[in-house]
Amino acid sequence: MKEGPDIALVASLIGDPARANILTALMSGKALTVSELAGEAGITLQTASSHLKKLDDVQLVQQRKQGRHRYFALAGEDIAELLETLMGFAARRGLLRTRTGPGNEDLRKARICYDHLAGELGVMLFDGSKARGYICETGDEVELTSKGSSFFAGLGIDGERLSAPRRPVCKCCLDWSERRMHMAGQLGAAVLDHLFHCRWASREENSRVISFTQAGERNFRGMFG
Amino acid sequence: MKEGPDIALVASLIGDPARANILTALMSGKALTVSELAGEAGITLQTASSHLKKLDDVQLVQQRKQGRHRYFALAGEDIAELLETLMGFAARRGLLRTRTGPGNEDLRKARICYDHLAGELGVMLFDGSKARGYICETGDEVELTSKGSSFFAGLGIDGERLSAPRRPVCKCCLDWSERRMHMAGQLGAAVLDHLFHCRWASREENSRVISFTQAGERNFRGMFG
DNA sequence: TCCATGGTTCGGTCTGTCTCGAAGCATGGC
DNA sequence: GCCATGCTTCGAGACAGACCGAACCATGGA
Repeated sequence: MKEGPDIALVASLIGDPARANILTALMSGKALTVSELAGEAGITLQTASSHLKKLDDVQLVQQRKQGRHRYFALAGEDIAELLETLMGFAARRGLLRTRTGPGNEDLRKARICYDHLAGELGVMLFDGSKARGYICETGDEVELTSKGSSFFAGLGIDGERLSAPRRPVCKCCLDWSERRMHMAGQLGAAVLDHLFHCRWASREENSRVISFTQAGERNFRGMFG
Repeated sequence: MKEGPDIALVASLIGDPARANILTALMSGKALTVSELAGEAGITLQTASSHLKKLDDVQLVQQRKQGRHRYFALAGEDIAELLETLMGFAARRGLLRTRTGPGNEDLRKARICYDHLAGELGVMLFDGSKARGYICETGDEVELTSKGSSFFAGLGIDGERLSAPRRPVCKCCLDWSERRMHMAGQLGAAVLDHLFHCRWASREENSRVISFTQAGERNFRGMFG
């Protein structure tokens, strides 16, 4: 009857509270088992299983079987992007599920977005890298400069990992709390790994919050702020 | 229970087929009456009215009363952006509501996106303007250069309209068919108006398709292609 | 004043689907 | 071979909400 893509199908899949919780949990980037996701969403195993089947049918998630467990993760970056867009939209309208509490402040400051850093510090990483000439925007794409290449190599992030597969080195991703671009892509993921590796930051259990150590935040701000 | 914005509410509103049809119809940028929207969605007046009430409650649409009629339009650019993101996501997964037909080809070539041009020719407008130095990307923003200012003034697009209100002169908007940036914002809207005014292009009735005249397309391609 | 038109509100039906208990498979450890 | 664990499938129940008919309100024209 009508032309164009079927947005109702996708939106209705995200529109169920239980499934939205599952997807939000997967925004952490970690692959989780059915039981873990059931716990996150506050539903039983059977219900979670049926939800995941539906999400898998439309390729919102992907699964990997390992022994008795079945691990689920988001299907790709584009679904993470879509979810962030939705979160930004809802946040701008004040549609929060909890009264703005301390947890929310932490989320705004630094959180994981699929596999890279988002929030205030994620935006700072992007802006700082651009201001220092580590990356540059050419057309729609964002590319690593040779200056940036050697800088990040100095941090122990090998250029090989960044160049080989043709996932863009650095994608932009709209941030729901800052409403600004932040650094995604291979480089974004590599930088976050680096932060964990140096113990400048670590993940909060069962949350998307990334908490920096005092020294870690000072160093990070010195580097990009 | 969980932190963060409530995406399930927004997604479930978009997730109903009737409401998705209504929102898609409003992507044309035109303000439509309740009866017209009911026709678009294939539902009765009463049902459409109740849907529109729900959409209004969460500020997905805005309304304007005029005489006996009540006109509805999308609440703003951000919802149009969200819908385009959803369409891109669905299209990439092959979730089309109709078999790919001629109508779909036309949509890919040139269509209206809220109030500006999208599709192949929309991307061309953006790329061409940048290549010719009419606009430049500074940081996240895209700005009109002085060269561009005089060029568009030469087309009869007054700079005043572009500078006065602080809606960004030129925003980027991700295109679902091209998966590229195209020109939105004040400038995008002004250019589309100009195309209509010069009769280089016109709108298909009851569709988002924008059809160019032969001469219009030739001129347009010469100008930006 | 009366009528036609556009829209809202109310009440009731009905379908869809979310949910969980129970049973059934698969895997891995003992 | 047996049992525990993780997950899927099946079936039934319960709730939500989409839908429309009928009645009601508002506006504008005759």
